[in-house]
Amino acid sequence: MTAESLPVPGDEDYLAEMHLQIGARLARQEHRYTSGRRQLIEVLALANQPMTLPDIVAADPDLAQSSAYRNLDVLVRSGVIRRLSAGGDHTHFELAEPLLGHHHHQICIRCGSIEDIHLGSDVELLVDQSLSDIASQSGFTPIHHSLDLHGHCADC
Amino acid sequence: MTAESLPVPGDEDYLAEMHLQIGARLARQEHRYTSGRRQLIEVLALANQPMTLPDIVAADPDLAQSSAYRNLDVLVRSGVIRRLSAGGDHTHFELAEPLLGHHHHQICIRCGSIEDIHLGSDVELLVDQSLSDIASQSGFTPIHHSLDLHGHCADC
DNA sequence: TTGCGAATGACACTCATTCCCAAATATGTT
DNA sequence: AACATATTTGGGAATGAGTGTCATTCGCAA
Repeated sequence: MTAESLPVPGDEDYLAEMHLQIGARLARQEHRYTSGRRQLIEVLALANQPMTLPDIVAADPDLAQSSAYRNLDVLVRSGVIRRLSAGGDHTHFELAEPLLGHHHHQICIRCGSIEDIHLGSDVELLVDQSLSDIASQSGFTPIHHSLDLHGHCADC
Repeated sequence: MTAESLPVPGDEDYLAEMHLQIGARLARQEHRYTSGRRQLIEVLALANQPMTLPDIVAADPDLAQSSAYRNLDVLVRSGVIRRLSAGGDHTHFELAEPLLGHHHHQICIRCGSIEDIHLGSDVELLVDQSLSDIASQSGFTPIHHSLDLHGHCADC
């Protein structure tokens, strides 16, 4: 990998690098980075939006539903994947922030689709500070925040 | 009601006033403000945090589960109640923002409890503007946003 | 008070997700 | 290379939150 190449999702080097990171992380927790798990990661890395289980299985029909659910759970607990509850019938999954960077979501109330959005760092900083202040007042220990914009997407 | 009295949740005048508003709103949609619906509203108004269906039925055992779910749904569709997907086993419900004011949520990852939090209006304004800008770039029509702070509550 | 559409509640049902377990596969050891 | 051991797999059964059904009851308007 060239020293200065930007890691672009979908790029082969990026995927290879990511697989290494994830494999190492799983190994640390006595989990194996099996082909099924690798396939899950690739599907999520290639789509660049959160996916439901039906989405995932449709994208790679080799994946068995029960194994996919089980592995998604393993990967979530290992901090590799993030689980989103957007309110539709199905839970959405996406790569975790260490892999994808901090971002938020734009959710279409009508069709349920979710898009990633990025706030300016000034806004992000202010929000973070503000939340920390509020949390400390009630003895709450903040871990992360999520900001969802609900509305209608261009297609709906 | 005294002209300058602050509407405090739990206050009797506040409840009476709220019931009037809600009754009117339901009537406009050809729905009746029955005692079951009124009981739901009172339970939610008295607790000052979002509740799950088991919470609600525990707080008022006269409520039948199927009717409670059905009425919660009617009230959500009438804009009186808001449905929250926090990720636990059960959906949470709370009075809608026109009644409760704009606010956000502090969610304990361990016990699943949810508390309301309020951001400063400066932060709120900046976030709102920022989200509008982002939405317009993709032809998205924003309706509302929600900001969740995830972490561990003081008890956990 | 009567008539009629809306609401009720007990229970059946759906379906997303989890559980189960025998077979398959990976890893470490002689 | 074959073995021992632990993890993973996948098909189908089980779970359970939430929704649908329907005969009965209620609320409202004339």
